[in-house]
Amino acid sequence: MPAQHTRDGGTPRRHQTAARSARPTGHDVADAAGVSQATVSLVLGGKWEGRVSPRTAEAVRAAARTLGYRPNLAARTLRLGRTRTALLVVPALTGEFFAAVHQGAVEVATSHDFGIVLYPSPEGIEKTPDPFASARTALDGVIASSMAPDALATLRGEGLPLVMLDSDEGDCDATVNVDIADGMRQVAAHLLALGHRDVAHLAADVDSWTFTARAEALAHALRAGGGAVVRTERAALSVAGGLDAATRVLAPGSARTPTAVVCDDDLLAAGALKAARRLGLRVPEEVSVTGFDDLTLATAVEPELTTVALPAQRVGAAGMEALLAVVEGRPPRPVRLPVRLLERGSTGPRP
Amino acid sequence: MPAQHTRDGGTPRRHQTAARSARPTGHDVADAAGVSQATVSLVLGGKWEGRVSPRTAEAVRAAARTLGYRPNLAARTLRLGRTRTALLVVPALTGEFFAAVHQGAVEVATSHDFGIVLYPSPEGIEKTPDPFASARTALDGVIASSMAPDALATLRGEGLPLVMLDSDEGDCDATVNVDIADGMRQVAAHLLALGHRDVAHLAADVDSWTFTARAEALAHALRAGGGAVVRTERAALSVAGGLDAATRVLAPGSARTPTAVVCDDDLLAAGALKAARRLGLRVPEEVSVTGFDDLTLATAVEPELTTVALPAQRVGAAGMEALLAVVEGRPPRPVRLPVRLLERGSTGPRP
DNA sequence: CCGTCATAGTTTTACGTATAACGCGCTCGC
DNA sequence: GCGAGCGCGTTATACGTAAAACTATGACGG
Repeated sequence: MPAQHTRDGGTPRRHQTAARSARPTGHDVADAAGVSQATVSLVLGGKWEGRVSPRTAEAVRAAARTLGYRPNLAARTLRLGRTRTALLVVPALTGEFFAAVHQGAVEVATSHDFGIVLYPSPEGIEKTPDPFASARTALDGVIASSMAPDALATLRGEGLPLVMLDSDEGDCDATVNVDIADGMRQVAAHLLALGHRDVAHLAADVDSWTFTARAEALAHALRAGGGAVVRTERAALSVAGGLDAATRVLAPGSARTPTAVVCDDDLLAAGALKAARRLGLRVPEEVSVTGFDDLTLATAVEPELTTVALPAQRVGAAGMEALLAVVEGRPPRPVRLPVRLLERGSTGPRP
Repeated sequence: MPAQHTRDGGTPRRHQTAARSARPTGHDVADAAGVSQATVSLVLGGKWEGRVSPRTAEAVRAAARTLGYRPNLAARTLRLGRTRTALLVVPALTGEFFAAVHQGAVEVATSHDFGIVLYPSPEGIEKTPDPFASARTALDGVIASSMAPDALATLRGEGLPLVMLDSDEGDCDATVNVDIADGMRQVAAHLLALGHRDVAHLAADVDSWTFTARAEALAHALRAGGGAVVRTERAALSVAGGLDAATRVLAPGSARTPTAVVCDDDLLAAGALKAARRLGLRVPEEVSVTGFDDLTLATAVEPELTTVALPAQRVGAAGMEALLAVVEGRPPRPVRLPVRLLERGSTGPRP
């Protein structure tokens, strides 16, 4: 006999004085229920039917309950190699948009016995290029809205399923898109209907596919309706950035002054509102302003922003569903979610 | 010989056809470097000095590098029983405050080889009373800003180090507080200096210690300076909630109309601004409004909010430092961080 | 020439779980 | 009456890592 186990039926098994109140293991439950650890695993794993009698199964469950047993995740992971855990990569924790995305993903995940851990990356994804270290556990898949090239390469090298949210990245297993283009089309149609022809675009100074798409869709839709983007101004993605850029756009002396300012984001639109007020322009009587994303801020400012609401929660849910499909070997189909224009007080007829 | 290992020096060790591109283990590195797995662990663990020759150590490191070896976290956790991972419990993901708290905590954590995983709980902490399941890994400690009683009991039962942020919870190992009372004192002093005496308080309708503390501190400070809270109105913690409550407070016909409205949060203050405008009251000429927390929103509205800025990032950093102290057995000392009043456009002299 | 000690490793074990492989006592069909 | 099958378990093993215990080789002092 090469090595007798310390654990031989009933005798205390910890070397220490038990002062640390160590968590009970499957062996403890087995001892308490008078069965073997294997049986405990079978019962608690739910695959005991036909292998363990109902009476014994109930005894095991009772023992587990009274001991407050919870399986050791590390051991389970080591054994299975899978964790039923997905990483959700979000560009920053600040945004309300991703808070809703997260919530949607969590709801789908929990209903499929999956877990979600967040990887919020301050200042883009550049700073911490190792999502794995951040996750603190093995992963079964990744859902990401944007990702630095090297981080993406690491992921692909690991062979992890990857779902991209609102991105044009081709090298992934599934995509979930929001119909940004249609949102801008709705904005354009709304402004054209109000008589506007000359529109300025406050473009977020962020190198991301979604903003490129916004610019293109806006220009296209306006032209198709007889209008035009007469000026594009890049702005830092903040209220102050919007204020600066809008001030440049709306300042008198410009050759062809726009009657409407379309912003890539509500933050910029809030800044535009401030700029208009400082320049003595009334909104929406003298100039119309539109936002994007429908943040809390959109109804906090006066007038309230006409903006485009994105189905953030559904984005998260669809992302998680797609990941589940990939993990389970089903073919995920690409998703494109609709958006909705909310007409509020910041837009009106052309002066 | 009871059981010969599958792994006997050089022979392929996977049962599968290696198509899965499994991650290399410490044994693979050992084979590549011509040493044993124990040596690999020693070298990569950094405690090889005096036990392994520099030449061998370098060979091991080189092999690990070329194979792209990264230790299996689950195995390490199982072995060590510790994870160098802390759970940060935040009430919701939406708030900018906790985004900054998180960032501060992460910075301190990473510099001490610790990790942080988030536990964002939608709708208070009630919904998912099991932080452990959410963490998806074993934990070495918890930092929490608020916590449902049963979740807290679970935590304590586990014997996990617990640091509370901005709470009066006594049953924890360390606390980090923000000097909310001083913030309200500064607000009161500011308003008193502007001549205000009759002040309304828009109280957040949230059952949390921090808001109770705000109310008490405000009343106290005002009374000490010859003023008074002539009216307290509870409001849902949102712009709409602030709008409702402020409308009730500012509507004409009240016996003793306040000349200033102090709000528990910038969201409420933004609502108060809207209420004033709808009632035809100019801010700050006819009524002053103050906020709390200095959200992005505070400078997006017009006029910009006079508000109290909290050192969110330092809260997170201090929380993580306290947790490290507890984990390492050092006595953590309680922290109380200062706040700062930002005087902006929403407050002015009493009419 | 032998015991001691340092160097440079290796062998072995344990962590807690899931599961494949293996009993063992009964009951049946024939 | 006896092998086959079934119901109900148990035993043994592997996952990858860290670290305690051990081994082998040489140097050196007395």
